[in-house]
Amino acid sequence: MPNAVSSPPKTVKSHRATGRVTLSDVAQAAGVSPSTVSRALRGERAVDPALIERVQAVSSRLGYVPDPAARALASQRSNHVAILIPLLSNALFVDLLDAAQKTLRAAGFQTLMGVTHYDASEEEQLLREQLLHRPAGLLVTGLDHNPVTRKLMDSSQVPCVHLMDLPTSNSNSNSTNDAAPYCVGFRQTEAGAALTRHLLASGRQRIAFAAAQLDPRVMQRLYGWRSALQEAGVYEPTLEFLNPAPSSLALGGVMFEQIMQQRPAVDAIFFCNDDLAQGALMAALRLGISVPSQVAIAGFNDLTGSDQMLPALTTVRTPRARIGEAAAQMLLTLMRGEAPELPQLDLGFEIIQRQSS
Amino acid sequence: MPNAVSSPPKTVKSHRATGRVTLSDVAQAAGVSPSTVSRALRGERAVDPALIERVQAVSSRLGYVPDPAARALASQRSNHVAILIPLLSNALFVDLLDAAQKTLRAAGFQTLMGVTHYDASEEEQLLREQLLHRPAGLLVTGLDHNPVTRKLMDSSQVPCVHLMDLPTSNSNSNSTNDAAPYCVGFRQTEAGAALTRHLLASGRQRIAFAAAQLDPRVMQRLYGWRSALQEAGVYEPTLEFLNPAPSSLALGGVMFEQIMQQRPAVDAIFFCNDDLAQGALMAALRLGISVPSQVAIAGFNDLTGSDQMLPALTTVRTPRARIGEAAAQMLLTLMRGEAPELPQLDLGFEIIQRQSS
DNA sequence: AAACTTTGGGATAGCGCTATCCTATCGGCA
DNA sequence: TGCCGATAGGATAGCGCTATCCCAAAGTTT
Repeated sequence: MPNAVSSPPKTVKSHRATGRVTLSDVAQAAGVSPSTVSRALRGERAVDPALIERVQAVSSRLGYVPDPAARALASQRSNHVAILIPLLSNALFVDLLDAAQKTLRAAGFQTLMGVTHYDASEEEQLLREQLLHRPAGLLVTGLDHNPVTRKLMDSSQVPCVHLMDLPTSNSNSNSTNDAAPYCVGFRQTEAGAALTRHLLASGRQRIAFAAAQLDPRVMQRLYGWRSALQEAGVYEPTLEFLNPAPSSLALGGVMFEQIMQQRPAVDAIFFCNDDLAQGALMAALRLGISVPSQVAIAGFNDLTGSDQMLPALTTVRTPRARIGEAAAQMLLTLMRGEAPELPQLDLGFEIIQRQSS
Repeated sequence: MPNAVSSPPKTVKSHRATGRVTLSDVAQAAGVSPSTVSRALRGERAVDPALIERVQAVSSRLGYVPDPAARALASQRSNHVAILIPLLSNALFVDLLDAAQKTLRAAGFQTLMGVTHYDASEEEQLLREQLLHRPAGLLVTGLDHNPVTRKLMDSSQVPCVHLMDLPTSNSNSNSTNDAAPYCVGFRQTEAGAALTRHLLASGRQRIAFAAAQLDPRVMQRLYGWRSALQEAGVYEPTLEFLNPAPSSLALGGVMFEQIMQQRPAVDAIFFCNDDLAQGALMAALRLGISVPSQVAIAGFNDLTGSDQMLPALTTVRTPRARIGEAAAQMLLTLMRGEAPELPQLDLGFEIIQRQSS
């Protein structure tokens, strides 16, 4: 029977060895081909509405659930979205992650989180690993990445949205920037300037800027502070206190004490982050330095607890949850192959004046 | 040499259409079969050491990286580990996640996070979704799950480690508990009792217990508080203040104010969580209630900032990062098919006495 | 009416691996 | 010598799906 080989028996098994209900099971039960089931279930191409309904009915009757691995292998695309954030120890990024994750999950995507620790090469490494999984989309923090990372993102063809930051509008639009990146955030520089102007408006003149964890966004706030002071003609370079160490309440206390010792005439301090500012407020209480009468204190981000401080902390409320959600939405749009309304989404910020200024 | 028909031409392509370097490419370049490459690279079965070395050399020369999707499909097992935590808004769980994630990544596993919001049915739903991905392992918070969830975990055959909690040793070991679950944590009840005893030892008699977000672990701390007070003969049921709302600094302030109003004779308050306690300390400052002379305040977990409060907060330091790491390690052991040294790992806790008591 | 496009469905070849079965070789032992 | 188990490698059938090609039928155009 040599020629019998050409017609394989194709035994009809109701279930595979693995016990999983497969697409073919559904196809067979519905009396259509696997292709049709696949198309009906994914809404691909044109399928007769009645057929779609039948397939869906059979599918849910059998309890069919598509296998993500098989799908990823066949389509070269997973249902994962990778999100790269610098730290998990900063509530800012956790809020971002939480919001993005929630939005993506609702749309059927799995979120794979990567923590870069503000390390460009770690970011590159994480990106490499993630790209192996052929993610359907990419969410990355900030616009500053090393060239290799940028090249990886570009050449991977994976839709990508940047978080928290917007390209500087006054950028020297040189030809190196191939395309404007998709991003959702707000203008850090403007926020820094706005808070500084607020302090100026309340009569402060000698306003220090205290920062830790000098990431690009912190530096932009610094530039905003500078320009606002320059506008007002009271810029004083020696009032910049920059510390590369990670941000923390304790460090805020230490920096506050140092500043007050070195520059007792300072009448306001703009901390680049609420945790530093909260630490400063506690230190002020300990040291008996009265806030705001002797020195005003302001923070950034409006983290939890800032409204509970004594005095309550003046700060900039940043829409991080909304950023996470909007970025996820934009990514979903891109992953559908559509173009978002705006490639750059500015969600703004809000000055929250409380008792510390 | 059978009929020529039965031997398909098998065109030799150096690279597939996708451009990816595959295992077969490596096999061909190394002059061995795909099976051998697969085995050599995974350390499966016995392979000649010289061959392993050659395969590895070729593999890295070609820049081969295994495709996780193909691997998952063929082996019915992904390199994902799912971790279920209640919230991302509690630093406790974020620390857990961070540590676990770091450990798992170092071992080549991807962490898939799921946020249950303390909702049993959401947990069940998340678990369902995660199991579709055939995770290699499972990390879940707590030991309390609804029956369906527990059944899903059992029947999935996926190795699972529970976080933060240990089975009560005094449990009525009835036959319903098929097997002792793997878990890494500490004795919440004992920690609650220990902190209470610490307050008693410092001369307090009327010690209130204030809690929010009444999850099982919070309730265990309550039981610990109760038993310590009963031991001392000063248990007073009306000093339990339980609020199901989510925990926050603001709520801590509100609860503190209420307690001091309703029960002015209270001389210590044990808050189930540091954020509540921190809020209470701030409220005390606002209200001019002196801590600890009028009332001692203690928290739980030793979250960031607790040492910066005024007065610094007495609390229980819980080894959450170590729990995350140890749990991940235990899971890695289980995933290798080995048995962990101990199925239950008690990492203990530490009373941190500061100025608030 | 003939030559087309469109529409809705089926057949099937992979996607890149692992698991299973098979084969060849080599000692050890009766 | 011959048998047997152990060892180390090869061959190959899937895993469950999607993408691609193909085809019949119906609608459009000249």
